[in-house]
Amino acid sequence: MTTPPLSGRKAQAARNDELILKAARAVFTADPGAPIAAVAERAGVGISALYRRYPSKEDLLRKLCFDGLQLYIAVTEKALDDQGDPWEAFAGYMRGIVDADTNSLTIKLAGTFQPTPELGAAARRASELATRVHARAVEAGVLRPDVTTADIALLFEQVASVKLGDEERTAQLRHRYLALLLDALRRPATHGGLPGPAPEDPELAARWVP
Amino acid sequence: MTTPPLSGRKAQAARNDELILKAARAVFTADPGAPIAAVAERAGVGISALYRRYPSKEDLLRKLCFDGLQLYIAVTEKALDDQGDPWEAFAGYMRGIVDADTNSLTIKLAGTFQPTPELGAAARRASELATRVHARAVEAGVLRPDVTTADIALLFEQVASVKLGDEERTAQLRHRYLALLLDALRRPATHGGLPGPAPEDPELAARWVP
DNA sequence: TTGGAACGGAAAGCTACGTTCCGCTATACT
DNA sequence: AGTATAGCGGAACGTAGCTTTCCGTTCCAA
Repeated sequence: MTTPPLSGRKAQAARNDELILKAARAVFTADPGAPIAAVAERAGVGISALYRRYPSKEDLLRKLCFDGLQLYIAVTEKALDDQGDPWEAFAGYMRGIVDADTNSLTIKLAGTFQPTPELGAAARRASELATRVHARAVEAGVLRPDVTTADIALLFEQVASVKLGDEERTAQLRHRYLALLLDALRRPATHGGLPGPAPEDPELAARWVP
Repeated sequence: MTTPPLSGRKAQAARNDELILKAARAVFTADPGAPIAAVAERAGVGISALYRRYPSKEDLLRKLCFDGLQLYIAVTEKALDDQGDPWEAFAGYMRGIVDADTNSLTIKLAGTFQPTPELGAAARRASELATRVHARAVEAGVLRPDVTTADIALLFEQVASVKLGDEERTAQLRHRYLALLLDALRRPATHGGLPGPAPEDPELAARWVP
């Protein structure tokens, strides 16, 4: 199952399906305005391989956006299943969403195309689940009640705006700042430690010379 | 002084200088990739009024970036003068930087052009001053010591990434999330209240249909 | 009255992008 | 073996949008 037969036109096509989606996700997450050619190059395929699958760029974007929402929904559902310590459940949920790295793409792309009804439904479901996770944490008394579900959504976007160095470093820093936020969100107030090393000056300076 | 003579070609030109810079700052802060024509339109002048003053778009961008750094430096110097309560001085500094709204522009534009030596010097001075403000707060024991100066810089950028509704609403929300961060940064741990109303669902939903 | 600084905005010239198209390859099937 | 064809790579095409230039006009100063 993990390795489909290596030969056969069909098999290659199936692998390309995956390759293209992976590449598209990576490329558009890094730069929502990236050209189609960049996706093809990253996937190691020609442009026509893309257009065989998606009638237009907009269709590809919609697919990506939808998949992102599905992932978001899955993570949130998993969090609702967690019956352990309420604070840990909530913190784990937030870490999961940050790792899914779904917010930057979904939101940045949101205004780019006509949302299909299907997509709107997914967005509504995601929002509803997020509300449930949030409400549960507030009711358990572990989350400060003056922060709303919408606040949490914007906080995710802020964390997702961090981009520094490669993908791994970026993820590390996002978790660092998420930890900071969690300290502010937790009730009663407690300061935990921060994961990962702080950014070094050269890392910041590097952004001045591309 | 506040109102220069309303007539005279020279006077109008002087007013246009101001108008153009204001417009450019507003337009590029909202969208760093905006066209020159958008700046001219917003300023209420023709394109040639722009090109009379700046040889190219890049020159205008450099000017904007430099002015932003100057403002940043001014705010930071003022904070260093504040000899009152250490925590309030630090918190006031952070609010001042968020209000100056200098980070989004400076950083987003950073990779766009060749930085002049002059600009590099300003950046270094800004960084040095920020380090001093940070160090002072840590030494006074009001700021958690596991957060570095570079961390603070990235936190500013995260707050600056918030954009929702008009300018006023955006500023309000930024202060809301800054307050949250300050709760996490303060030592000893204390949770204050959050300013401004949380985002409403329609505000978030509006981003799905431009 | 006239020279010229300042201007508005159309047009030029260019770049970069989405999409189409065509020739090629490697399989599946007869 | 022979052939039809799904799938592919990438050049070519058409276009939208951008920066910059250019020219006719306006208005102040002398």
